[in-house]
Amino acid sequence: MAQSGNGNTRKKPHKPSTLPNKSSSNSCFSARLLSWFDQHGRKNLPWQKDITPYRVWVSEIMLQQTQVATVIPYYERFMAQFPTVNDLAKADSDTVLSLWTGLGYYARARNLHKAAQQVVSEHQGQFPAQLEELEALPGIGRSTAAAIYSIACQGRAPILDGNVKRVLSRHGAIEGWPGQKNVENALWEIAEAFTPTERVADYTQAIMDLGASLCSRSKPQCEQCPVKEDCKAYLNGNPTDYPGKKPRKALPVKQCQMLLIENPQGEILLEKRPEKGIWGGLWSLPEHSTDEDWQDQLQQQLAGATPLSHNMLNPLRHTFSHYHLDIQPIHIRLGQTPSHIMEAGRQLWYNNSPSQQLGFAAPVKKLLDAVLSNDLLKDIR
DNA sequence: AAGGCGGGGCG
DNA sequence: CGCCCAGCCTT
Repeated sequence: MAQSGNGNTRKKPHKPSTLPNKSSSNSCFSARLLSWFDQHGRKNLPWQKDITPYRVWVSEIMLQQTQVATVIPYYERFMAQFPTVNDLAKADSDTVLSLWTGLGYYARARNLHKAAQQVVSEHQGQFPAQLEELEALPGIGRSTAAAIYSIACQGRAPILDGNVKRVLSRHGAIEGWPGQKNVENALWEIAEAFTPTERVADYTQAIMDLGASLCSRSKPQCEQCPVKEDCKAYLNGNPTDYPGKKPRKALPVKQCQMLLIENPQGEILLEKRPEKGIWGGLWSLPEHSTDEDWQDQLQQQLAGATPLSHNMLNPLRHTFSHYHLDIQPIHIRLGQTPSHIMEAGRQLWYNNSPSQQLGFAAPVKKLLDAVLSNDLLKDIR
C-alpha cells in the first residue's frame, strides 16, 4: 500500500485551464447546444432543483454507471435519509450501503461515505467549491469534479463522461477506443475547447442530455440534432461507428454454492464480506466453491445443529465485467438455532424487518427475497 | 450474451 | 503511466 510519493496526495488535480475560447465555430457548437437545451432539455430532474454541491455530487456519483431513470428513486431515498453532507458523514455504513442495494459498483457508496466524512473533518462540513479540492475527495475524478464545479459552483471546467465522449467522438469523427490514452486526451482537448465561458452549468447539462437522448449509442436521432451541420460522423453517414469499440475477450466462468440457512424463526444466516474485493462490505450468504462438500462445511458451521431439510434451488448466473459466476443456491431449514456460531459483526440472522438496513448485491437480494417471501406466505397461510 | 460505464489502486 | 477491477442495465 505505502507507495513512494503517494500517501494522501495520490490524486493529482488537473490544473484549471486558462485557455480562452477558440474559434467561432466552437462557440457556435455551444450556442446551438444551449438553444436546443432551452427548448428540449430536461430541467426538472430531482438534482436540478435546489442545486447545491452536495446534491449535485450525490447525483453525479449515482449517474456515473447508471441511467437517469434508474437513479431517480435511489436518489430520492438517499436524499430523504441524508439531506446534508453532515447527515451522510455520521450515518453508519450499513445504512449507506442499504440505500445502494441494486445500484452496483459499491465502492461508489463507500467512497461517498468516506468523502462526506472528509468534508466534515477537513472542510468544516462545507462542501468544497474549488476544482482541486473536489478532485481530492475519494470517488471524485476529473470529470465528476468538473460536473460539480460547473453545475453547482458556477465555475468553468469541461466534463468528459460516457455521453460526452460519444457526442464529441461522433462530432469530430475521432477514431479509436476512448479507453486508449491518446484518444481520451484528444477528447479532453475538444471538450475543453467547446466549453463556453457563459452559461457553463447549462452547457454541462446540455451536452450530457444530448448524449443521453438524441446522440444515443445504437439509434441516434441525428435529424433532430442541433449540431448535425458540422458533425463529421453524421456527414459521413456512420455515427454509430463512434466511439471506437473496446477490444474484448471471452470471460471465464466461476462456480459457487450459496447456502440459505434458515432457522425456525424463518431468519437467514448472513455473513459480511471483506471490505476489499467483490461486493466489498456487503452482506452475503455463506458461500464456497462447488468442489468442496457443502454438507461437511455446514456441519462445521452449525456445530451439530442438524438440518431438517435441504433443497437445491434453481441455479443462476451473475456476470461481472471480468467473469461469470454460476451460483447454486441451497435452501437449508434448521430444527433449532445454533447458539454459538455467530461471529460478532460478521454474521447475523436476517428477517427482512425494516430495522435491518443492510447492503446486498443484486443476486443475493434476489435469493433472500425469494426465500423470505415464500416463508411469509406459509406463515400467513 | 455482449457492451458500456468513471474512478481507485497497484505495479 | 498503464493495466486491472467492479456490478448493474440496455440492447
